[in-house]
Amino acid sequence: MALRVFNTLTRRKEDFTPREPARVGMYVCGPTVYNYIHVGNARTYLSFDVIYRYLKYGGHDVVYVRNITDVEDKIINKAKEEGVEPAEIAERFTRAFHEDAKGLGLAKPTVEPKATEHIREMISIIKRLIEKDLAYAVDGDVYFEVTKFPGYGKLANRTLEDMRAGERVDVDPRKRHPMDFALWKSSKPGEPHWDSPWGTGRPGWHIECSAMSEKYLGMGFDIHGGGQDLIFPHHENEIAQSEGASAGGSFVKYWLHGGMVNIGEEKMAKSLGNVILVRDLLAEHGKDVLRLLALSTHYRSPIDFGPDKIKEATAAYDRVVNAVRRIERRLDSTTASSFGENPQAVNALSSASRRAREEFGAAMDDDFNTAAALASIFELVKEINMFLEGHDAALSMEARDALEDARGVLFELTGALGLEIKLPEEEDVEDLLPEAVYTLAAEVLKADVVGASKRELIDQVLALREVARSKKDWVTADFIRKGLVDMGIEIEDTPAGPEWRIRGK
RNA sequence: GGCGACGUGGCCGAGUGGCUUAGGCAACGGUCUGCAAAACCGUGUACGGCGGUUCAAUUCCGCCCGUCGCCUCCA
Repeated sequence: MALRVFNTLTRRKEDFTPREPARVGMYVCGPTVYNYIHVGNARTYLSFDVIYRYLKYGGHDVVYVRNITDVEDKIINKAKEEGVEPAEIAERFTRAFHEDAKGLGLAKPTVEPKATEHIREMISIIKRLIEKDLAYAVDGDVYFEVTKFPGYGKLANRTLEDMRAGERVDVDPRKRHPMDFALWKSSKPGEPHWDSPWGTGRPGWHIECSAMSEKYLGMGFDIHGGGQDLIFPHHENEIAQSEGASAGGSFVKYWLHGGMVNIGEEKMAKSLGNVILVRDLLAEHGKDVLRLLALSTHYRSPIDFGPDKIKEATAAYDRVVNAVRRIERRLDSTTASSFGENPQAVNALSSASRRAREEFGAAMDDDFNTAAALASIFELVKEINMFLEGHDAALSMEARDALEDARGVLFELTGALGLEIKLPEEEDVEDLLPEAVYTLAAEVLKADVVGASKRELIDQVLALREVARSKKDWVTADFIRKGLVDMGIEIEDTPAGPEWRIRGK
């Protein structure tokens, strides 16, 4: 089955046929760096991260451009508030964005261009627009004249008459039409500025994406993405600029837009004071839980964000992790045997792996239906658990193969979504473990624990608990377990000894 | 006023003209277990309302009600 995507421009699902099959060009509007990114931003970047990964999973070579807008009114305003240079704001929040992007596990784009490094390209487009009489200069400002561009409104699906410009904002009387938008703005003292044919100034908001996408992907590329709130005016204006300045043909083949995040049931907005920052979330929850949460709703649907959702996603993530742990445990602890096997169960597991991969692909091919794709993963998890449940005997070679194969598919599919399945044995859990481990260890071990590794302390504490359990000293055993559980570390007693893991991380 | 999305079982959330009608979370009963945890088994007469098309509609069409978003900066 071939990939189909919902194109905002046509308002339909279309077969995805890149202009050059060997090279898919994808541009996503990145952050304006004036603040830390919030969950809404994160959702959009996560959605396109998954789209990018899935295109690559499908064998496409993708040139992924995600820009940094580092010159803009909001940055200037923030700089004024703090009494610092705009460049300092831009640098600080570019760095913060990179930290958060890494925290979320976002794949690095192929190119991450900055607006300020492409002023020349922007000026060149503006010049072309003036030459073609699609733009006009007034007192050092340059405006795009929307009535001269016949297709204006085609993306947002509305006509100039539909839009009541000026109803909510005063219209600049120098504009020829209320909807005309700035390509270039003359700069006030203290603002970032560059020389241009129209005097010292700075670029308008939309022009940087036209300039940078053209530079790195050429005129006419495959996918342009962003949040739904960018459809108008930002993307509409990009179309006007890019198509207006070029010889003809369309700017972008597929326009993809991600849904908004609501907090509870209302819009997240600074004016409502309900903005949730990514870094605050990442301090509390693992990235994979947040990714799973985002993935459990289709990327175009709105998502209500809240604590219940995080709890659910945590439980769901743990379910996948547990399945992998059980496989590892079984594979490690049993020697192979060539008999005692239920061949039907082995076949069932093998076909479950195959089916999971097929259903995953079918779901993702249908406009990146991640919720359905997750279902295919959970169905495989269920099959794995059923298999393990019914097989206490030593594993035959066939059974081992089927289990290893199932594990491989699980990793393959979660990996295609950018989910990492982390077991406690892995290196970075040390950082994820709470400091409270020291307190508990000191109390239980009655020893100096300063400088010890938290992982080792947990093992020591659990060893002590095993001693208690062997003496049927349930009070001590349960005290230790409760102490760990209270700090988010789950304990599981298995025939092979106790195991622990951090919930949701 | 214009454009658009959506209303699915306790909650979240896919999906479909009838057939075997996702998945997750929660709940209840059971198995296992020192207890837990994990896991498995079992339990839910879901598709906002009213009309229409159809042999058959939750799924198509119309209207209504409700929720939300965009039309101004916003991912």
